[in-house]
Amino acid sequence: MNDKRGELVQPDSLLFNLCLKGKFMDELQLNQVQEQRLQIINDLRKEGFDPYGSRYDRTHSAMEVKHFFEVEEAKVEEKEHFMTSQVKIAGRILTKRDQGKTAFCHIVDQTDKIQLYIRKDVIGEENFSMVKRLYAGDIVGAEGPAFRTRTGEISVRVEKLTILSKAVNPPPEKWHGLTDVEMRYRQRYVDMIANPEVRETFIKRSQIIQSIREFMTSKGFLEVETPMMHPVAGGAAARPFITHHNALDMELYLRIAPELYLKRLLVGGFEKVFEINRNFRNEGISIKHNPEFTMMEVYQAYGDMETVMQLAEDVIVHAASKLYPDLQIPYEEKVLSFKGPWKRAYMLDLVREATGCQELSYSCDRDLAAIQAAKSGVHVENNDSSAKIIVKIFEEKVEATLIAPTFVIGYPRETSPLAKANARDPLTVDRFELFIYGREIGNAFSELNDPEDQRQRFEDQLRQRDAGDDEAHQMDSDYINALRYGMPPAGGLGIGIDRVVMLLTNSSSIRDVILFPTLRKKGEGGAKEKDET
RNA sequence: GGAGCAUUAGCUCAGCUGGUAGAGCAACUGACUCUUAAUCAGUGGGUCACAGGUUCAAAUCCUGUAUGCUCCA
Repeated sequence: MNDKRGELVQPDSLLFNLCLKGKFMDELQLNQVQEQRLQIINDLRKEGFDPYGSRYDRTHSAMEVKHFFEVEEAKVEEKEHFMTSQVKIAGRILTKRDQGKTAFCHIVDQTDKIQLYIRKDVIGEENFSMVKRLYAGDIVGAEGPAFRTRTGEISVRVEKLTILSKAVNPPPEKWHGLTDVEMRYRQRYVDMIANPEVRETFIKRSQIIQSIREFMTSKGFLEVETPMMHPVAGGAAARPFITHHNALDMELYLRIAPELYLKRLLVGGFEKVFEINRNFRNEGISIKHNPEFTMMEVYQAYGDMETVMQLAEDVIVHAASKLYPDLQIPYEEKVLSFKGPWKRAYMLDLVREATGCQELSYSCDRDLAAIQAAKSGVHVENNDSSAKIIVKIFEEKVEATLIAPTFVIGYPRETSPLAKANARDPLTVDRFELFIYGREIGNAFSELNDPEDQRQRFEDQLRQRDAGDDEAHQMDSDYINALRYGMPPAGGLGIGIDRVVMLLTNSSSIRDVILFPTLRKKGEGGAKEKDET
């Protein structure tokens, strides 16, 4: 739509008037400032200036100009009126200070901001008249030597100025920036212009993912990509999004986890694989949930839960140390220490401690568990087993208290249908979840590789599905078939990348680490009826 | 799914117990050849989220809707 904008908004064009009656006009209706700016754009065009320039080959970034100047300045004796050779830079105008026959403005590029000093006697009358009609938000290219102003600021003395893009929309207010959260998420591009720290966060996000990827690769893991569209949504307890393939006329599910495909690769002979990509879960939105989120899953053949527990700690510490070498991570009002070795705790011990009831176990009397749940104010369903009740008490009463990095182990078999049973205690599985700041960051287990056991687990899940649990796993018969060819024993691990990024960027909402978080469609409102009259 | 809070100029926000809609920044006009939140003088800019209701009178009170935020399930 952008390329049409120029046409649509001509204030007196036929198209504009037609669109006035159209239903999109609400959003494209111009305010006074926008109309004035369009007028200026038209005027400049008539005067021979191109308001939307093309390719501009810069010699330096803003940061490089400052470096360049300092290096060159150091070489000369007489620093008073020193100027470098020509530099060519480009960026968005941040602020502008007109002052009669001169003007100062700051432009910003991805690296830094830098001041331009523009004189009428240098660029000529016509160009200076154009400069007077530049404003914050416009993108320009500037050419000239770098120098120091009287106040010592490294600036560019502009000899040639090129308009690269005239803004129609004014940028947000310069002191307070953009604070309207809705607009920040919906129009992230404005948020990024107004709030530089937003760009910082996403640069860090990229660096974190980069360092995780490097770490995994350096340990001999192969990065792979498995399907996002699954005929059977498996690998996690969650409700999927459903889509439809027209040519094949079949339902497909956006994946809730890559797990079952990655383990098929172990069957096929890859021994260390990982995937970093999006999963989709059809669930509510909160400060720590976005319907699409990024997860890393890792599988290591011939390993087990212990193997990937060490890996989980190592990879997160590795990523954290790039930003916080001392591993002291400031988050909200606390400072989290990521120094290892991280704590381990049995789920049952934690729940016993929280309830004060030592008799609780996964095989204890259901009534006992239900009473403890009621005492803790935890709601349970009639058909919940004691194991499931204990998990619920854990989730509601214990999770939030696990602030320092903690591996929780000893999960009941019933809620972990893809994990291998513990050799000594067959009621539990070899699984851990990693909690930091009360949030689940990772989930891992010794992978179940017995096809018959797996088939029975799926059948158990189907029974839970029939009983109304729409998050229970579906049967994936091809996966069983794969296991029947023999899958090596393996450790598998999933890490919630968005949540790690939240911790390492001190972001309190997952929406602050996802560029375009999922939001509701904006309503049409009731303005339409008025148009008809 | 439930509850609370929010929605006023392009942006950030005032607007008390109902009585003609306000400020700062941004914009426009003018002055100014080292400013940096430039300054000085002047000007324009509003469907008070939307739809109903109460009232002589609603940004303000009531109901519903939309969107967002927070908390809970």
